Amino acid sequence: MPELPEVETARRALALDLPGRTVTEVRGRPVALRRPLEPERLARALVGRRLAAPRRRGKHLLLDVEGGGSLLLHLGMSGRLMLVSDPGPALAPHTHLVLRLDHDRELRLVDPRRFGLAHWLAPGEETHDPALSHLGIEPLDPSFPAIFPSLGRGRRASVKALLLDQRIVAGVGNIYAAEALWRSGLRPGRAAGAISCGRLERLARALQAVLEEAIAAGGTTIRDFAAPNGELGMFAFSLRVYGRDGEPCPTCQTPVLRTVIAGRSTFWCRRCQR
DNA sequence: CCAGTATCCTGCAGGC
DNA sequence: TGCCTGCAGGATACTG
Repeated sequence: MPELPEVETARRALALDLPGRTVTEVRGRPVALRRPLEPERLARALVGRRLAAPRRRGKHLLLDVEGGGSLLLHLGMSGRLMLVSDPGPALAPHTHLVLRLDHDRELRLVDPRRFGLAHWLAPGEETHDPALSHLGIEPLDPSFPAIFPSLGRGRRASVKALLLDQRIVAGVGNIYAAEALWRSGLRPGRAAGAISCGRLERLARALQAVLEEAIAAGGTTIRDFAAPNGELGMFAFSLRVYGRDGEPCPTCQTPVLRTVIAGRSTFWCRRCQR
């Protein structure tokens, strides 16, 4: 579900409320997420500590604690954070972790498919954790369009696979890869290394634009994404090809294709994308 | 090293 | 109506 714009939307909502709050209680069960959730370790690390401003790295959130250490969160495919007043609504099914905060608030992690992650990073562990240490460049970094073409050099895999590879670019998923490739007129299945630098730079700029627009719209809600405050993402209305197979391409009216590239559903226009 | 595939898990839509 | 299949916004361990 959540790609960079959805995680950034979540971060911004949390940034309004979390800084300065103290964690008063941690509840959870040792459920098997991507890594086993360790409620007792999280409780030892978090209870009695004040939270600082949340950070984002790729699709990860980092809830820093005053005095050092961070709660590393990843929402996987179906994860969702809820920030509710306490007592809030009944716990949603698949609520794996609850942080009670002072000032009568609760932060809940809900993740039916359990591909997500909630892991305590002690001071110093952040730089070594494999979830973070292998991440590539942030696509919203101003230097990204200049650097991206060199990252594609020599690669025989598809340009779509290049965008989805978190070790190359951190935060792009299936939706925004499709939209950026359509906007830049690039065929998703083309070998990345065979594309000119100029066109890769254009792709990088298109990706920046689509990510920024999606953040401004509060992300994309297809099925169940919502910000921690419950707001739905409005960018679904702006998707041009993702999920639109058979519908006319907004530019040329040719029906949008759905094929499988890099193991994922891929939506594109055979006429506009070369 | 690189690229492609299988796998983890639940929920839901669509076909019969 | 109900059952079955396939597919879903991700990451990673494995294969060749």
